[in-house]
This record gives sequence, structure tokens and C-alpha cells, in this order.
Amino acid sequence: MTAPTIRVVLVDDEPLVRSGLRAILLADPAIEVVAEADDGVAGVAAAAEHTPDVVLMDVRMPSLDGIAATERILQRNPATRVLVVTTFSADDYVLDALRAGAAGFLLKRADPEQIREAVRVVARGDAVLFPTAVRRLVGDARPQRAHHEKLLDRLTDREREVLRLLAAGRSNAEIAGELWLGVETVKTHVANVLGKLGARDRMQAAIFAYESGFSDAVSGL
Amino acid sequence: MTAPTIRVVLVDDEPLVRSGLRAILLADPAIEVVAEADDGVAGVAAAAEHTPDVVLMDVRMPSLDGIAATERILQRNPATRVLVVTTFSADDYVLDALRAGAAGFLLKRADPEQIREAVRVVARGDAVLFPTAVRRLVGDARPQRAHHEKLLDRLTDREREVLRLLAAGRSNAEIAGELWLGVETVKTHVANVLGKLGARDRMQAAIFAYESGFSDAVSGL
DNA sequence: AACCGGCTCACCCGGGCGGGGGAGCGCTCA
DNA sequence: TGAGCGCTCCCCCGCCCGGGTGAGCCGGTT
Repeated sequence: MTAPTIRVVLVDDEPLVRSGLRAILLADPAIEVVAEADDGVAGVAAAAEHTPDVVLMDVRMPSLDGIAATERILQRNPATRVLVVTTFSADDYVLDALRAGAAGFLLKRADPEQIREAVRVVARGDAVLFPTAVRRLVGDARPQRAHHEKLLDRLTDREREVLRLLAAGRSNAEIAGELWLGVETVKTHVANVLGKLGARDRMQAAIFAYESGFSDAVSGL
Repeated sequence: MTAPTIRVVLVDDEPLVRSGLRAILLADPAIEVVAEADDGVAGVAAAAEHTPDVVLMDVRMPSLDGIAATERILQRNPATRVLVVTTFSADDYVLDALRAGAAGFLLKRADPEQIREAVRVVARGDAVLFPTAVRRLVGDARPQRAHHEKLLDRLTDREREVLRLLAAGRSNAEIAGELWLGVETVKTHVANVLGKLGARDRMQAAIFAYESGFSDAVSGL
């Protein structure tokens, strides 16, 4: 059976971002970019003209922001799936975009394959995508971020597991219970984590986990 | 790097559904079904024994429903991703499942490829899946946030200031230094904050601050 | 065989943290 | 003029946390 191609419209005010997205999506033969727009108004028009399966929509744009544009597109054609593209964490935008009917969120720094997969998921399935990264707050510190990830890489699997629970507010005794370990073992792992991350105490390790995106606030959403 | 196989545990009281899911997942070499269970109790046991990456969990089952089983599984191993399988989508327990920590929802009538894709997506751990039918209910995530804000409102200005520094990883002595206070005063404020937020220790208060959006921005980490 | 790294657990010790009190001060409002 | 509240500071106490050090087990490397 021949899979129908996923028809996509790109809406972003930056040509660089558009061409980047186009190149990434081009790598998947199942995806076809049928139109592009550089602001919200043009995006609504393009969606009306081409009736795409998926719209990749930037949040902040001149003339008409992504939220309002999403609303208008879905008002005209509710079958359209709008993927909101954010540079940083959307935070307050998230709920607004959801209410406007967004099918998911994408970070611009996501891996190409992640982006393609997100498009496929919302196009084919009856699903809404939430990268947990959306809930995280990230400053413009890219190098610092790379540094964070490098430090995280130095952790062993066990240490990462311990860090995950530590950042969830668990005490050493609780971590021991949940991982079926002795408290002393947990203490060793915690000490190693603190040493490798350069954290003074478990609190700073938890903050590190949050800021580097290692820990996400899944509980709320 | 080669992706390790995704280890899956199936929990459903109907053998027909289990064998159907197993057959579908079998088509993906990256997915391996390591165990099956026919009710919640057996599901929790199976999850504890095999520590799978993903658990496909039916909602309504004898002896222990999917929600409670999900809770117990995540309590023991938070790293597990639980995909709740529903016959219909707009049920009330969807929100409960979310609060229990479910990583996503799956409709039994979904396409095989959709099911495999959902497993892959949640296994990677960076996304939460929602059927669009329950998107409306996600708006109800607001009460949770509203609840957070109500608790934050009960804090005095001084307490909020202390919470901000506390969530930045500062010790009581450091907070005292930055606010020109005595350590004992800071301890009092911290104790009040813990009491008002219902937090067990400063770590959980910090997590509260992060998840409620109170601790956005700043923090020179 | 010798070595190394990861995982496990053990003991000692100092310090910060959290809970329990109490107390004085200034402000606002009834 | 009290009552209440917020802010400030104090003491005692128990516990958990973090640092230091050591040790045994196992699997892979040299």
C-alpha cells in the first residue's frame, strides 16, 4: 500500500528556520512541504489555500502570533494538525496553545529525527505531543547547556537513576527502598553524583537536573 | 549508537487483547515483550521483576485497576513509562491516570503502526502522548496549577522571598546573609513555607516552586 | 595474572536541617 | 484598647545528610 504523503505548511518569520525545517522534513519521503509563510496572516491564508495535514507554527511572529493563527486555522479546518514550534520553553504559551487546539509542541533545537517523528505522529495518529522540554526553562546559554550534558554523560546509569529520584525530592532512604538498595549504597551514588556534577549538596544537584532538562516536571502535566 | 531494545510488559485481563498487542509489537525488532499479566496485581509484580521500559496497561481490570497499578509501579520505579490502554477515550479516569503518572494513552482501535510508534515515543522518555479526545480535559490541568497558585498566595512577601532563594539552592545561612537576617529568622520563614505548602522538606518546596512556575528565570546556575 | 571501573555495603563524624517551643516588636483593624 | 498578624530572634533536640575511608564482588581490558 502506498502511504499518502503528509502535506506540511511552514509558518515562521525567520527564513533560516524555514529552510532548516524544510531540509529536515525533506529527508522523509513521506513528508511534503507544500507552502511556507513568514507571518501569522500569511500562514492562515496558506493553510486555507493548501489544506495541509500539518502546520508547523512559530509562536512569536509579527502581525499575528502563532496562538491566534492556530485558532483561525482550526476554526476554518479543524482537521488540520498544528505543531507549535518554540525556541525556548513556552511555559505560559502552552496552555493557551492547547486551548487554541495545538496538536503538539516542538523545540527548535530538537533532533531532526525527532522533528520528523513528531510530524508523522500528529499527522497519522489521533495524538497530541508534549516534549517534556517544553516545561523546562532554558536560558540562552547554549554552551552552558552543552557543558551540562557533558557532565551528565559522565554519570553511570545507576548514578543517573539516583539523580532522577534525588531530583524528585526523594530521601536517601526512599531511593534505597525504590531501587532495592542499601542506604549506604545510595549515599555512595549520591556522593559520586555530587562530585561529578560539582554540586555542593543534593539540592544543587536537583537544580542542575532541572535546568539541564534531565529532570522534567511530568507530575503537573 | 545503536538503540537498545525496548522492553515491554503487557497488562490486560483479556487474552485476546494481549495476544493482539504482542503480535503488533512483534513486528518491530526494536521492541521486546518480556512479560504479560492478566490483572493489576500481577502487573505490578511483573513490572517489579522485569523493570521494563514501557508498560501497556489496561484501565479496567479485576483485583486492581490500571490507575492504582500505575501508581504502584511508578512508586517503585519512576523510570518506567506506563501507556494506558483505553477502549474509549473520554473517560473520567483519564485525569486520574495522568496524575498517577501515566506517560500516555492508547486507543485499542488504533492502527498497529500507531501503537508501535507510541511505544517508541514514550520509551525514549521525552514525550507524553494524548489522544485528542481528552485534550479538552487537559484544560483541567489548570485546577492543579490554580491550586499551586492558591498555596503561593498564602505566603507572605518575606516567605516568598525566602522560597525563591531556597529554590535556588541557597542554605539557610546564605539566605540569612543575602537578606540581612539571622539564621533563626530564616529557619522560621522556611518552616512557615514548608507548613503552608505542605512540603516535607526544603527540597520538595523547591520542586513545588519549579513546577508551579514560581521559580522561573534567574538562578545564576 | 594483574588491573581497572562500576556496583554494592560498611563505619565514623561533623554540620545543617527540621520540629518543638517561646518572645518581643510594629502595624492594622475592630 | 485589645486582638491579630507579620517579622524578627532565641533555645533545645533528633535526624538526615554529606565527607572521608575502606572493602568485597564482578566483568572487561591489558
